[in-house]
Amino acid sequence: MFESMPEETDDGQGTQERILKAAEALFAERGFETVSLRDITGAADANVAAVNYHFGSKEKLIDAAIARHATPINEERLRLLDERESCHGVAPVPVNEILEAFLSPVISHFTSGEMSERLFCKFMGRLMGERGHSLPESVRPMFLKVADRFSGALRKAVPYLDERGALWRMHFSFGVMSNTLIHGDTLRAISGGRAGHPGMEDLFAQIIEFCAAGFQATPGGKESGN
Amino acid sequence: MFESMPEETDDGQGTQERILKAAEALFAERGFETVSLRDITGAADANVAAVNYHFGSKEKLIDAAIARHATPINEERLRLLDERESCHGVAPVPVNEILEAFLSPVISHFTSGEMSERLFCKFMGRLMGERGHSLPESVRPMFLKVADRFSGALRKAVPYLDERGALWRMHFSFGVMSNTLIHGDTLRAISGGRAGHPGMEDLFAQIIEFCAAGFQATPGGKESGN
DNA sequence: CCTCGTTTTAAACGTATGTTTGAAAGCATG
DNA sequence: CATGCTTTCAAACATACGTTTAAAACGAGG
Repeated sequence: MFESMPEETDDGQGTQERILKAAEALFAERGFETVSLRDITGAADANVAAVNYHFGSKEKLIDAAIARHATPINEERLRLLDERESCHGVAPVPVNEILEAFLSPVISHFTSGEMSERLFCKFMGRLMGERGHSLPESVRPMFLKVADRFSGALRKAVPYLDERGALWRMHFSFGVMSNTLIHGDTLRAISGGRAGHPGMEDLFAQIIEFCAAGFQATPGGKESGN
Repeated sequence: MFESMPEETDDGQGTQERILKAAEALFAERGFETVSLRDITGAADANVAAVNYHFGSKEKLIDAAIARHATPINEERLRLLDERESCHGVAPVPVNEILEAFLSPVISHFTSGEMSERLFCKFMGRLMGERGHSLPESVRPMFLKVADRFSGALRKAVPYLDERGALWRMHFSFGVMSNTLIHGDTLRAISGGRAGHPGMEDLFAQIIEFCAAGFQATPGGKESGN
């Protein structure tokens, strides 16, 4: 009567889950387009046809992998922003707290996953780098909502900025985040150790420091320093 | 006696040049890996085999397209930085001038090209986004030299930063630049006009404003604003 | 006109891609 | 055991890729 409970085969989990995890790791490492189904099923000890059986197509596999992580992270982003806003009442939420509400769910949702921290961050970085119509339909509305809510909060936090300025600076901040998530380990490597090996929490703090200062720069005016 | 002067056929230029330009435009639009030789030769009205005849392989075509633009731009970056440094004597060059020396050659070298401004910026953005070992051998030493010279200048400009902090903030700045060059038109589109349609010079000024402020943020301290 | 080096071309090479197929294997239920 | 459904699997599908080949077209010099 119970329809299909195939879980727990020889491995610790069903084929569908194994494929999803292998795909996520490979997507994180090499990007969504460059990974082939045979790479994925090879790493997942599954048959090539299993992808189309369980997911329908490669595109839907990508969608599933994205939605699985993007949805809870975006939900927590909205939750954290709500929390900060209700905490400050009518006063605007400080920029660094807004940025932290956006970035920190990437860390807090890593521990509950199975990917390595490095891969999970790369995965989220690639996601953050994709914009507009390249995102799957299933997560686009939520991304737009997140963008709207955060841009509103940032406008309140920096009222001397016009809407265009705020949108662009938000875009700049997303660039810092996605680029560092994806290529952060490359800098560690090519700097020959001179960049140190900061953990993700350290790195996130530095990103927030940098973006918060950039966001609050006086428009049109020269900087204060020298 | 003169060996080979095939230029000026039915079109305005030789096959080799036509292929190079078509490739550059397609690389800018869709990235280096996603474009096929048949896409390129189709757009260039040339035969598929022409690429391997004139360039040897697809990889060498990519190298040629990159080197053709990266080399003069990196040379002008170094020239501009030299100029600013000799202008300020022993005093450090201000951060915004350093960033401008890095970014402005992308604009000044566009006018002499044949691509549209939008495509040229995307092309350079993709180049700036590639790091480490994914750059062709022919331009890697020059990129490393540019990175070294600019990181040195930035360290002098912000002496209260340690080397790691400076490297990471430089990395952040590159992220802003490459990401905006590649995805700037996407923001214009998905914002429904609310982001305005700033020209590249406007945009570059905003990028420099943002990054200069981020670079000079007080490490570890809270921001002054609000 | 013929020759020789350069360039272009159509066709084929081998390999890889995403997807489909049809049969075999599993597995709970009757 | 037999049934019916889900899941796996090897094999083939059609298409696309980068590259190679060998012949044709071209163009200047003798």
